Amino acid sequence: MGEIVGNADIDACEDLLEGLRRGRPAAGQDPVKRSQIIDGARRVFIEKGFEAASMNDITREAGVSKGTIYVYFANKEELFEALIEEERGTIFKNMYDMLERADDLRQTLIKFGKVLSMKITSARVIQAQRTVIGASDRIPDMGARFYERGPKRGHDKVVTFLNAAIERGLLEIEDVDLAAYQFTELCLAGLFRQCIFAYRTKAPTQDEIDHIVRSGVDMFLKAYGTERLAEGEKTLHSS
Amino acid sequence: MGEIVGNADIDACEDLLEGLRRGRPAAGQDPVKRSQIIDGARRVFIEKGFEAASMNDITREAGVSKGTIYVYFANKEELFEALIEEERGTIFKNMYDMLERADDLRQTLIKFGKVLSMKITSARVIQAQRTVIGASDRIPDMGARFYERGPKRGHDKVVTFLNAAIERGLLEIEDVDLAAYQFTELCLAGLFRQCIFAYRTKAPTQDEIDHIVRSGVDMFLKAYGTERLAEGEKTLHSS
Amino acid sequence: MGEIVGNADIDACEDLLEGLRRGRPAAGQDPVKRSQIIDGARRVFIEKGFEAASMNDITREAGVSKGTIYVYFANKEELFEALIEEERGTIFKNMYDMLERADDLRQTLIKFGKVLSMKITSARVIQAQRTVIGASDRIPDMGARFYERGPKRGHDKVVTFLNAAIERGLLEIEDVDLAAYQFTELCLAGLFRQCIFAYRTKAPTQDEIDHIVRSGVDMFLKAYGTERLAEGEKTLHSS
Amino acid sequence: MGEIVGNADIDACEDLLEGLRRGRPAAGQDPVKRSQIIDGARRVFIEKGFEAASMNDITREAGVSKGTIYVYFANKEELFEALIEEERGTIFKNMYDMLERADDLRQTLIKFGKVLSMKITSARVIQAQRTVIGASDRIPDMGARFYERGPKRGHDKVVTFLNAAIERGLLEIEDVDLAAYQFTELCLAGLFRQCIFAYRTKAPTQDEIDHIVRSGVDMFLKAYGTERLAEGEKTLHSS
DNA sequence: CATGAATGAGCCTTCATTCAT
DNA sequence: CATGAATGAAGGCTCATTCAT
Repeated sequence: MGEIVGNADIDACEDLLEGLRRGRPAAGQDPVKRSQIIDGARRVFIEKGFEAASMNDITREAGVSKGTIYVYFANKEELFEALIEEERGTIFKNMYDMLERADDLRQTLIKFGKVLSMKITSARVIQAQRTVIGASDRIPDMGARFYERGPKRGHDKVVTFLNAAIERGLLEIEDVDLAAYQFTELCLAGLFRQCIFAYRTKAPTQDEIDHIVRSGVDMFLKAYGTERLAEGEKTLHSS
Repeated sequence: MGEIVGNADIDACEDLLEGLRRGRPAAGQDPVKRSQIIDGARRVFIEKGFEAASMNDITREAGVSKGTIYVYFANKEELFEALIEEERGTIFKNMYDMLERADDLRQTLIKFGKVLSMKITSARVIQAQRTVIGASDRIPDMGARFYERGPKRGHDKVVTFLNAAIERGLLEIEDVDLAAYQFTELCLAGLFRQCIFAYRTKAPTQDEIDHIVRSGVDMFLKAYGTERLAEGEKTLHSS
Repeated sequence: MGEIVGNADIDACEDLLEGLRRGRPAAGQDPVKRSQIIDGARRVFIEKGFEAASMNDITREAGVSKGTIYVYFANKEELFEALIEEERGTIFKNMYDMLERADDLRQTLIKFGKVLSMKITSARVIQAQRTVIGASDRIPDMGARFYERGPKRGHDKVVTFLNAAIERGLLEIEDVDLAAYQFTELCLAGLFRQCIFAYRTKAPTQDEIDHIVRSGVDMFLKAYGTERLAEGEKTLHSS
Repeated sequence: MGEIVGNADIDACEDLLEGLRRGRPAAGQDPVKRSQIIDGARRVFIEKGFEAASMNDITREAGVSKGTIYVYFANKEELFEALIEEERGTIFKNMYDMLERADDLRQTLIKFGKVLSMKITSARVIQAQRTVIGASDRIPDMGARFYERGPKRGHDKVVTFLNAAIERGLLEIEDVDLAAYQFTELCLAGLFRQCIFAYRTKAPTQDEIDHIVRSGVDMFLKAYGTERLAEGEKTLHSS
């Protein structure tokens, strides 16, 4: 057959062809199309919930044919899970960055609390959470998986942060795990349930969040702050 | 078969049946039957969620015919709403009683906090809340209505309670509304989200709740308690 | 509740109601509707084969709604199997009656052979057999079941019949089972394969079958007939 | 990526590939590729039947692209027909060779009967026949064409053979056409229908076929053999 | 008035075929 | 000219709702 042609030549040739094929990715491999589908799916799933969303709706919204969706995702559930996974990634991405570099404790807590509160109560994130909760009857573990890889990881980072502050002598906490939950809840005081039940139809304003988070951090530090923290803060203020 | 039986006989027979059900209420008015339907619906909706529950399931579970259900409830959604309304009533019934008679502040807060936390995280109530949240894309305002008539009213009662305590000089709170939310959240620290996302598959234990509520009340009183409260508590303890 | 009413009365009353309910059979129990569905299914399945027949076609042909079909039959396969079962019953019903009362052996064989040959090569039966064969990739055992309860039973009856003739000293056969197959095949000589492959588009004529069966019976008796048979036949003719 | 590669390079590359396939035939004309497709199609069609076989399966099995298949065959049906045509050729090829050179009549019939019976009841051939029968509702005339060019031609050869034997004074047959069918059927006694309905799941054994064919040939010769045949056979045996 | 058999729109999914690359 | 990603009609089946009994 091709024995007269060196392998190197063939390889080179195939590379060439590969290059030329650019723009026709393998089935189920085109990341652009994948995104397109997930974007359509997001709009439909988030608006209608898992069950009420029909693959036809998604087809229409995504602008691809039904067959194509099924090349990229084995079925409705997998499409939904992929969407939720992506969503989870987006939501919690960078959320905990500021806990890495800790200067002033109170300011850090306030800044983090605001970001946390704002993200979690943003219209889109609330919708996503609602959808996950609603689908978890149908897809068991989906909610658990979401929580584990999202909120749980965040919680762990808060624990680590608090431990660092304890080490620095700024906090004195018996049950750090509980304290981390308390902190988070204080930052969300009332907001999460209001939003998730759609009692609030809009995300809270920046001012509301400011007010809530400040009050929450005050409370938290009054409860767990050491004298050294108080001194540090005085210094900080006087400076 | 039936042809040999005269009409008189049939009438007699029907009268008998009628008699057994003495005073048959107008269509869709019999509260017993209504309850029967809602009870069946509850079992099915709570177990399967709104979409997955079929009217046939409910029919079977309730022991009434499909036609009858449709006399009492215009459609699946209305039946679900009625169920949720009832459920809401049951859940929040008596929950705030102990806020009426306030003796020792700390003890009252702890007792109330425990009841609140236990109720809201109980398997059944979590399931109900999940179902409401899941269905709220389908039935707008359903979640809002649920929140408004349930958690919101409870919140208002807490506000009233706190105001009373302020009046008695036991607490000093700038933003009572916020404080009420903070209190509630501290009692639930972490639990609500864990349960609603099915990360926790079982309701928290009595001990867990004890621990969380105590810690939360401590924090709350450390933040908002007045000197008079402290004195009162000392007295209480010394006595 | 009804304790004041004797059980006898209630029973009587229910019987009455039952009588009145005549004409509204339970779901999936109305034999008329069942027949209606099977009749529609027959037309469609037989015309198009199992796969190509769509439930929509059957719906249309049977004049019932899709839902109704699924009340009577769990799925397409079960409907098909029910149809085939019925068809099998119809086909082989009474086919072997004349083997029961055996007078003149040759005449009996000829009469039976004709019936057999005519039935099996009739347009409708051929179609049914084709459909079964075509579906047996999808529904394993279906063909086997059909054969077992149809042709196989017939074969057994032929065996019994031949054994009786042997007992009467009319036949002498080493392998009766094989002889029974031989007899059947001789009666169908060429016809079955021609029909099943639709090489013949019409059923064979009466004359063709006459000719084939006579020739086959001659052959069969020449091979297996005893002297006593020959004598008996001479007598029969001379008389 | 590919932009940096000049057209000249690409052309060179393509020439290379072209060179490797020296003498590329016109579209849909390469017999090697055609065979490749049909081979893949055979495996799939025979295993799954016409409807259940998907063009994707065939694509995979044949190792060619879908587009290519559609260059060689207008659609699924035509591909199937081509396959069956080929299969038919293979099945009946050489089957009738031994009827050409006739020495001892009985031995020839036995040898031929065995080959016939074995071929027609072999798993593969039965599968093929089932597939044809199953598809013949879909593709009219397919079965007829198969029969005409396969079994029918075989039948004609048997007729010719029998006529030769008659000429040689070995047989005395009124209706040679019928006799040919009778002979064939006797060789298959019971087997064909058992196999085609999948009542038998395995091909008959060599011994079974031996037994059946011998018995069939006996019967056939007892019915149609002349005295000269009997003498000839005696001679044969005594020698 | 209760009943539950019947309805049929709509669901998710498959796959023969086309056509841009 | 081969390729295989994309298409979308059509498939089997479910279930909220209706209406004759």
